[in-house]
Amino acid sequence: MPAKKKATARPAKRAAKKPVKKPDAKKAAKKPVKKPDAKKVVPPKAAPAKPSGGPTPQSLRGMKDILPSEQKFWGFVRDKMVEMAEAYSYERIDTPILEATSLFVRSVGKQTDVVEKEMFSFEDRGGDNVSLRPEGTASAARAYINHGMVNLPQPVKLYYIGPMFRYERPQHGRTRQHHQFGVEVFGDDHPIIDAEVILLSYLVYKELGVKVVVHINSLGSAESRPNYLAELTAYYRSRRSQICEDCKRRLAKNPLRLLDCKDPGCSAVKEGAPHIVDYLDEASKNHLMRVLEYLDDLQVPYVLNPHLVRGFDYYSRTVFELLPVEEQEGGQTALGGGGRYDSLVEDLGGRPTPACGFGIGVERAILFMKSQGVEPPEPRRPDIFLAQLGDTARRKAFALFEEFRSHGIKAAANFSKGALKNQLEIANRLGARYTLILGQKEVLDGTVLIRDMESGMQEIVDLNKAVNVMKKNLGK
RNA sequence: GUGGCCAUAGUGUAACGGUUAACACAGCAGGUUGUGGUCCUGCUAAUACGGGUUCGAUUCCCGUUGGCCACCCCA
Repeated sequence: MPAKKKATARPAKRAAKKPVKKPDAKKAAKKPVKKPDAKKVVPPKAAPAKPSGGPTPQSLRGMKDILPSEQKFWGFVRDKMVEMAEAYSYERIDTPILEATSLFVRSVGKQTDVVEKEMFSFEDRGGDNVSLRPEGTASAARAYINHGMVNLPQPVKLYYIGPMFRYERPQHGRTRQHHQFGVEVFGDDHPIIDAEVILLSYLVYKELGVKVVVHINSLGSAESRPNYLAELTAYYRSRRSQICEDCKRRLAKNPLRLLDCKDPGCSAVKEGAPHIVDYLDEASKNHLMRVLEYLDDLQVPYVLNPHLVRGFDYYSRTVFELLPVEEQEGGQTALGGGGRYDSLVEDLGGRPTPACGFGIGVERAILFMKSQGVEPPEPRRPDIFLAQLGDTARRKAFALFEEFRSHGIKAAANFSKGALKNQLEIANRLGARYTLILGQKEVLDGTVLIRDMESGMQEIVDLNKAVNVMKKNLGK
């Protein structure tokens, strides 16, 4: 269809260019359009060039198609994630993509960037305020409460994988729709839970064939954190003249970020800044130490990073992030992150329930694999290709296809092609090990020609025995 | 949201403001009858969109859209 369109469009272009009097040509073309009656003058040339409704729709900003050529990565990564979660006896949960906006306001936090300016929020037709989920933990906690999972044996271990939405400016590794794999453990505050969750996130990447390091920190309890923040801001405020513009903003908005500044002037100030670990309450400090001990036992590589902060309000105590072992050039480098959120369930109206979890970005995992040169296994190639010549053979081959498939032989075919040459070409491209040729002659004789695509050797086989012969050839 | 860089066939690249926008890969069709990988030939296919400057714009300017980079934030 496009060919036709453009074939007519091109001469039209030329015609418009050659005469040089472009303006006139334009006017001539425009005038009739404005007259309602003149419509019929246009169609011969203009109509085919742009069919009906304007330019071809594009995908929205920050929204990507995942093309067939990418699917081997996606399949591989998804399978590994699911495999690991289930190996550690997590059970799958799928929650709706659309939730009440208030869910995220109450969990992620009203003044976090994600809620404040990155949600796809709108009023639905009934007047309810709803949002495309920006992350997965809030929904999992909501489901835990809604379905009375407190009554299940604790801890309840869940995993999910699906799309998340954030209205941000897209960049490499950052899109408006991305996918996350995550796990959540509800109902257990033992530090070994934190360790298991961290281990699992680490193992996913290990299974994917890339090296990551865990950055870990403790934010303390909801009670102890304000003390530290007060100390930190007081410290920085007294040295306000020495820090960069960005840090002045951070001081007001997100003080913990101050400790992340790369500005040389600020680094000096940073040296003397109070350390969060010194302000942790005893219980949180103890909790962190025990998590670290478990990680040592498990030989999970980690660095204690007192500057680590997370952007969601529900975190308390343990927070962690997964980063590439070697420094990466540009782009977004956090490969996953999570932590403990002991008060979230209660904040959402459930019974007090400690919890811990993480999220891993599927796109970032894939990007990271690619940057490290890790290739997923090639998808299974067809065992056989069914080639046919003539309509009788075509129909027979069509039926045969299903017979092979039902016997566990992966078949491929392109029944709409006529020439044998074409079909062999396709068989070759698909990497089929054998091509079965069914022509007029074979149909009459009740046979089929089996061609070994590697050696080029061919043998004629009774059609009834074809399945068994192929099973033997393929070692099935 | 702020600032910056960029935008040519499906992909990767070319084209002093001036004839028909070039090349490679991919795709499609051929190189007689029923045989793939190599080779040869041909074909399809692009200046993101909208304005402006100019005799003339892929090229210069503005806007829009999109991508990328930094900030911010995060997966």
